[in-house]
Amino acid sequence: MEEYNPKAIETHWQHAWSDAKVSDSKADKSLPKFYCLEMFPYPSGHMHMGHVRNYSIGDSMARFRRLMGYNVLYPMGYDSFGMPAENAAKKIGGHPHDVTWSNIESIREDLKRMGFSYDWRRELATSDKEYYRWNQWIFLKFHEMGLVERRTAPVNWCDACDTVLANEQVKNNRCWRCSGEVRQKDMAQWFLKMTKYADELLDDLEEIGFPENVKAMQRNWIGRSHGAEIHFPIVDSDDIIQAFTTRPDTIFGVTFVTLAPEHPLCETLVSGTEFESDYRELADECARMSEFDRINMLRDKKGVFLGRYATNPLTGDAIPIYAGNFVVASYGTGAVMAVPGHDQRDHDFAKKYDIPIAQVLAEEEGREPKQTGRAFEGLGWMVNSGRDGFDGLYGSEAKAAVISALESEQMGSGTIQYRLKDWLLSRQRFWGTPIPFIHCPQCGVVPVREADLPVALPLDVTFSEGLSGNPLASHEGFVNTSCPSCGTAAKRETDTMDTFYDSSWYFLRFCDAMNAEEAFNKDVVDYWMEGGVDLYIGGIEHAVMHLLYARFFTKALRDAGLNDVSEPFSRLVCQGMVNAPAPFCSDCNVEYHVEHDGRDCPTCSKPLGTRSAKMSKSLGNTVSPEIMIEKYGADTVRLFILFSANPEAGMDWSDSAIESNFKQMKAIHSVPSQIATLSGASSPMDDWLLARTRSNMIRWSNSMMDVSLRDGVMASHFDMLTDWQWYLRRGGNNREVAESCLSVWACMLYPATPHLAEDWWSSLGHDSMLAQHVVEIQNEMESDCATLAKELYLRNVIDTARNVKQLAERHVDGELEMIVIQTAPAWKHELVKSAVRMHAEDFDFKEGGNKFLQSHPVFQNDEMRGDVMQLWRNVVVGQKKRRGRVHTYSDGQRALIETQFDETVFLLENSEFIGRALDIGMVQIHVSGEGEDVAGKAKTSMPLEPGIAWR
RNA sequence: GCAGGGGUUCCCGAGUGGUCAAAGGGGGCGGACUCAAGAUCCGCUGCUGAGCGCUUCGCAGGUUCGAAUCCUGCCCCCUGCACCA
Repeated sequence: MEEYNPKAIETHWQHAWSDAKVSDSKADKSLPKFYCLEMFPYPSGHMHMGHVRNYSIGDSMARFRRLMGYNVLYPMGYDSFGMPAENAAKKIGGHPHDVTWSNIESIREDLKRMGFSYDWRRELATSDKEYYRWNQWIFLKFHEMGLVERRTAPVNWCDACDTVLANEQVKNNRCWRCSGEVRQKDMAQWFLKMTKYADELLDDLEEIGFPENVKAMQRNWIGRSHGAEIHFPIVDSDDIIQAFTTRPDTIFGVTFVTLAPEHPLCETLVSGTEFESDYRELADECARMSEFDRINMLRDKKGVFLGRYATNPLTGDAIPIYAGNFVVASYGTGAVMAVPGHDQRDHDFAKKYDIPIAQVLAEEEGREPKQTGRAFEGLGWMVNSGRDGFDGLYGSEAKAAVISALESEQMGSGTIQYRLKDWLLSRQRFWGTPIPFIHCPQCGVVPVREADLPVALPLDVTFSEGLSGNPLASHEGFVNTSCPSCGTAAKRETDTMDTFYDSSWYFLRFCDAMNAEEAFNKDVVDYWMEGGVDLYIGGIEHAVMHLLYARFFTKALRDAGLNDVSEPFSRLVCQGMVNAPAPFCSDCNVEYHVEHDGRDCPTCSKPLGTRSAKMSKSLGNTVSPEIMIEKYGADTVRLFILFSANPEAGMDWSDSAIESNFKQMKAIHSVPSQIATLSGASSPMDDWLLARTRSNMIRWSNSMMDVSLRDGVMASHFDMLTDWQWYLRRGGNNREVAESCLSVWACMLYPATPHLAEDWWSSLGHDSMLAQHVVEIQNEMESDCATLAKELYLRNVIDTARNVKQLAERHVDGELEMIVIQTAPAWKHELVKSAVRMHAEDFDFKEGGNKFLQSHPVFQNDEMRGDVMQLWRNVVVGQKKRRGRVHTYSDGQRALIETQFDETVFLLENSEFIGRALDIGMVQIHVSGEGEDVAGKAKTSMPLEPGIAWR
């Protein structure tokens, strides 16, 4: 047999596919389309295992859909703007452009070696002028639509990255990229008004196929809450405090108001008073708040009285005004109406500063509130409202009543608050898309003319270690220009765009990537994007940022008239982590670098165990895809990845598991050579093999349709092999049948391990390539059910016999010599057949079962009556845990019973095989009662369950 | 605290009311082949032992003729958000 040589097979077919342009596709309205997309990589050098997993999933799905006759769009590109290239350029003293391109070339090579079937004509890089010119063009469109705004605002500044960050890029007050501390800074910045789409972004989540956790994260991020804005006029002043609350039903329990220390009214109220110094202390403390302080602050809620009072708009009561360190300036209005009776945080605060606590909601209807010493935060029935028409109202009714009272008195209104902020997209960095605007001393900030696009990044910049800031700002050739409207000397904007901007529409560009005239043609996009990208695969880390931005872009571009699509991704699959073992101390609950393998815990000195942990440089537990491909070939790596876990699940790398998948591949590879030895004689096994193939294929295609790739490869790469081996073992010997089975099987092997499948296909003598083949899913034949059931019957008999064998050995003196199989007698078959038929007609066995039985001829024989009763019971009622057989027979078993399958004949035909399988010299088969009854097994025989004994 | 997802046999993992002592894989054990190793193939892998029965799917209850599966409460793990009013 020829040795499995993956490298030779793989390179050969990769060239063949490329020559035949099998992955090129174009919009064609007469064909059903499938747009398969993976989150494109940041070209950081080499492909890592996470990429391999991501793209192995995508390529299998793309190939599967092509095989099913879909017009598949499957593109690849590079998200190539961004800081790492800039930092690398600084280190080696070059230009980010050069760094980026050499990285892209390396990644492209890796992708090709894996055999991913991209339409390479569509390859794009976002740092390419031909791409980012459209970023700028779209930006001008957005500007026309009023979605762009430049304004001075407090922004998140990362010193380490030397730039501002979007809200989405700040986590726990730290930078998402470098984990450096983020501080607030007032700066003029560019914003995209994403908040205009807040409602649509939230509501449309219901419609799309995102995983629940991703939807939850987006909902959370958008953070829509319904409530009211309530005016609290300040006593002896014209100023009014606007407070946002989600609980207007607690308005009568407001006993103080708390402002964020940054709230402008604080300053007004305290300045020049005795309260000023305490306030300043608090405000200063909050201003220099570091993350460390924030954590402490969670336990330490502080506030200061500002010396003034406000009026509760519905009661007229004067209530004190405080500034509190726990009030967030940027959420709502930065002012909170405090209800210590019904908010635990306010409750704690009131106790600390000795402020009255009023209870205005009762837990139970018609009762007084309970005295629990805690705030009751649930919905309740209004009490103690001090105004007519409120007491007794509950929940949303109570809220509505308060809101309408406020509105009629013009003291507030129902409002909706969002947590979502506008997208701050300007960055003070070089390696990004220049924002196409010009600062003119005469005309102000003016957009670059469309005809003047692109505003290109200069290549004559040299980066060096010491360089800080944005070199664009000091690049005379770039900065100096003239105003597009008045022509006077003017300066270019030197901020560039957040790189998330680039990836917010790349999926649209892919549809029409070679278009030099426009960003994309609307018709082409509407074809490929109808219903959205059909399958989008990528990491969960983009659940909020990228996926939200892309959704926003799609909607905004739709409103610009550029497409008819509202949601970019119809089905999102977030592939799980790739894990590998890492040293781990269970006592300290800490993972260590692999160099600690086999040593003791550096902290507690106990021996380290291992645990599966995300592959990372910091733990050193990464596995290089290149080495694995070199060792096992791309197909084995792909099979291993798909087989070890379903796409969404976490996956553990295991050397022994990939080794065993390699064995599996070798075994599969050897199959075609086995058919050469077949003689061509037919046997009953031929029908069985074809029936199994059909049934596996149906299961396989259903799984693949559902992106359950693990189940898919289980059918194609494991069960099919098992069945093939069983066919041979059972004496299958028909070459023609085998070839027909193998042709179908090759199709099933193709999506996950395309090279091997293609090789196999050609060795079967097909002229065309599998890559251009469309397969038809064969329907099951009516007879399949019984064909499969017969073989299953044989396996059951053998399994049972084997089971009993061990026991028999203890009961029989000396060696076992023979097996005696006693099939059920005719009357049992007959009775069971009747029962099955009656069950199919919904016969009520409880009601009429006994009557039927008593009128049956076999029942008239007194000696048999006991056996008859027992069989009947087993068949229609069951005992204890086991239900009656009529309820539990499989379709196949039912078919065998109804067609009066002759077990005795079938077993006799296969007696030689039974003997071999059970390793016994003699096999005796007879109908119960027609031969010697060994071990009293004749009685126990049932249809499809013969009595089995040894002697 | 809020939200989302989980807890199945030595391990990974399938399983959404009865054909479930529970697929598949890994690991382990045994057998065949072999001078031997490897590869390959076959079998075993909860207790019991002529198919019964018994115990088992995080813990405790409940519904049901029947529960890994449905309901209630609790415990634990992961992920995300979080002084959000």
